[in-house]
Amino acid sequence: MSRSNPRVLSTLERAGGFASAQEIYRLMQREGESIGLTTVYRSLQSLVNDKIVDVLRRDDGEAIYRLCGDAHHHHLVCKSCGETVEIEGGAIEKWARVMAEEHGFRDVGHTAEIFGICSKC
Amino acid sequence: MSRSNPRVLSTLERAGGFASAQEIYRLMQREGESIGLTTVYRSLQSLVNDKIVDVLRRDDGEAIYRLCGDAHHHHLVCKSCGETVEIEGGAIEKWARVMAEEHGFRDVGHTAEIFGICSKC
DNA sequence: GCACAAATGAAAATGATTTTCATTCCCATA
DNA sequence: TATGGGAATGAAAATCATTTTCATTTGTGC
Repeated sequence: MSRSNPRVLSTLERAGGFASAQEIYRLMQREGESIGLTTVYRSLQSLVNDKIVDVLRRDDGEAIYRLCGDAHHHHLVCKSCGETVEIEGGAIEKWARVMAEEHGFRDVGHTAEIFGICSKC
Repeated sequence: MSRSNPRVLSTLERAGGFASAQEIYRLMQREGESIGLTTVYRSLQSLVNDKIVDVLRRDDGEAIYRLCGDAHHHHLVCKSCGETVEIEGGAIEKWARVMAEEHGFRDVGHTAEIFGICSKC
């Protein structure tokens, strides 16, 4: 297992905290940083494991990485412009817990996202 | 532009109204239907254009197609053995609707899955 | 039968992501 | 200061879903 290359995180921050692996790679190249695409992917994966960044998916399936606050939250994403709002998921937490218990599951986690068209689009 | 091959739609229905292009293709092959992967993709695209099916994304980015108006449900998945239980998500539906409204989003959909360890594992 | 448009599918192209593997770097210890 | 091993790196190849290309087949109206 490898640790994250700090330049990757700093580039993601500079990119507005929202970019794909390929974009981060291209950005670093353009800025004259010497790094391999492999290292970018590895660093991002490691940041995801450490819960320092979030992964979402563009409509075309490309993964986008984003810095996130440490509190557990969910996302409301605009399918058109990509605007993202972090939202509370209290109801979800309870739902997940109840459903898991009802079916005898333990060590449960969950994912939940809402997507639609924001008011500006 | 091409029209949808009816066997693709019927296979998607038989698959529980929820499958990826590759899965539909493999399913048709296994059932002895003669069809090309290209036609499967083209048919699904056409069904999406006609709003007969929905596209979502798996966590790994693979596109999954779902019959619109199909009874909507969620999954409880065992991380260890893969067993999957279909569950009701009434609470989620309401949560999604409320959150979307609160932030001025429209045409909203959502994804939600719970994963954990089942009682057998 | 004939021409022409639509449908089909094999194979190649594309693009993101992952894997492989040899090399380089770091660092603790002899 | 050597040296040995583990971690980090990146080029190149492999993988996998999806799209494109293009030649062939099929269907339909005339």
